[in-house]
Amino acid sequence: MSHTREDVIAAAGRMFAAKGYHGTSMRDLGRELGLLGSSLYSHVGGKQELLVEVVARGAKLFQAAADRALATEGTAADRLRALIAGHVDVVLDHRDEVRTFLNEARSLDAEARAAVVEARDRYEEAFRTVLREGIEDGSFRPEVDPVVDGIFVLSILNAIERWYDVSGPVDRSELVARLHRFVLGGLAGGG
Amino acid sequence: MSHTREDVIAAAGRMFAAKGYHGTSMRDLGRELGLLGSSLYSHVGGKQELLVEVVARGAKLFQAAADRALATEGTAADRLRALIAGHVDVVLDHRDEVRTFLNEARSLDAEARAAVVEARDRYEEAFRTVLREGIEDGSFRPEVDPVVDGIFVLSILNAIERWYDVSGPVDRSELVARLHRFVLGGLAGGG
DNA sequence: CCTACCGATCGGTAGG
DNA sequence: CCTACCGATCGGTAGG
Repeated sequence: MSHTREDVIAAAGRMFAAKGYHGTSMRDLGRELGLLGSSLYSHVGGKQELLVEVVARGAKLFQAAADRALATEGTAADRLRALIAGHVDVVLDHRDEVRTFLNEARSLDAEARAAVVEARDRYEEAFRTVLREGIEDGSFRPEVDPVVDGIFVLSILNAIERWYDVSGPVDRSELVARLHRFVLGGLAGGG
Repeated sequence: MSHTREDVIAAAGRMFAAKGYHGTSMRDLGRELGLLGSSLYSHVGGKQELLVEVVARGAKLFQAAADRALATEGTAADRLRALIAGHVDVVLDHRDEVRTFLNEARSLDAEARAAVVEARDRYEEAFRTVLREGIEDGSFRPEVDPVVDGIFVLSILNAIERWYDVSGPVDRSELVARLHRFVLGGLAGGG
């Protein structure tokens, strides 16, 4: 049974997501694949390279989802719903990369961490854009702050990986519906 | 300059919050206090004990805040506001313990981790209680789910430590006001 | 992909 | 609180 670089990166995603970067050793990673830690170095340059690769995949998935959502026709609320649904899809379909992207960026060296900060900012900007549109056309409250309220929305979305249980009582469409209703109320509601 | 057990725990809180449990060595911790790693063992039993202590303090602070908030007279919305304001106070006034409580529980051994899970559940229960009250008296939408929407509220609150800048443009009272408006809209709003 | 290993660092202890 | 250590484990390399 021969392994590829892809196998190693996938295993790294699984283990970094489950036990964290510092909590995962190259020997752990090797064991997961049925070989020795030292054997991994014929497939990858090192542990840090694995983290960079997994995190980059998470970042790319979110950015692609945001680009698609922003291209949605209709109102600001429609695009907001598309952003929410896209985020949920990324989280549920690529949980390991998402967890690593969200929780292990701290372990990246300076350069790679800067790239993550930039990726997050671009992603947040998609939400701020939609919030501004909604404030302008009157569908959201005028006191909404695109920065602060944008963070509120993303806080809810980014937390999903921490609690959502795929085999629990809330299915994907109900999750999206509840998210959308709560967020829309938060932005438009007559609190 | 002689150190106390309290000094060591405080330093551990600072370093666990900044670099994580696995990212902090006993030698790092000693250096922070101007002594050797091995010297810490005359003040504390070990590294894990330090984590347990810091996390327990975080848990206690949140629980005390919730108890106070639930004792607030008035409507469910009033108690919700008290919960939010109490949470913000805990996060801003005890950031190290909060960060460690929220982010490093994974590094606790099984027994201590179970205690954290229980503490979190009790804290979440305070929010669920207020949500149920608000649904019953009609101030919140009938479709609100105390569990799921409670998680949404706590997701926003728990994320504050990650982005809020004490010397930034949003002061404490504005933060609480924006949180309350967003959350109340999410629960009551005519989305 | 394994064998055999490297220097560095880890949490922790004995003894003062 | 330091000196002087311990065994274990870490990421990584040389050579096959």
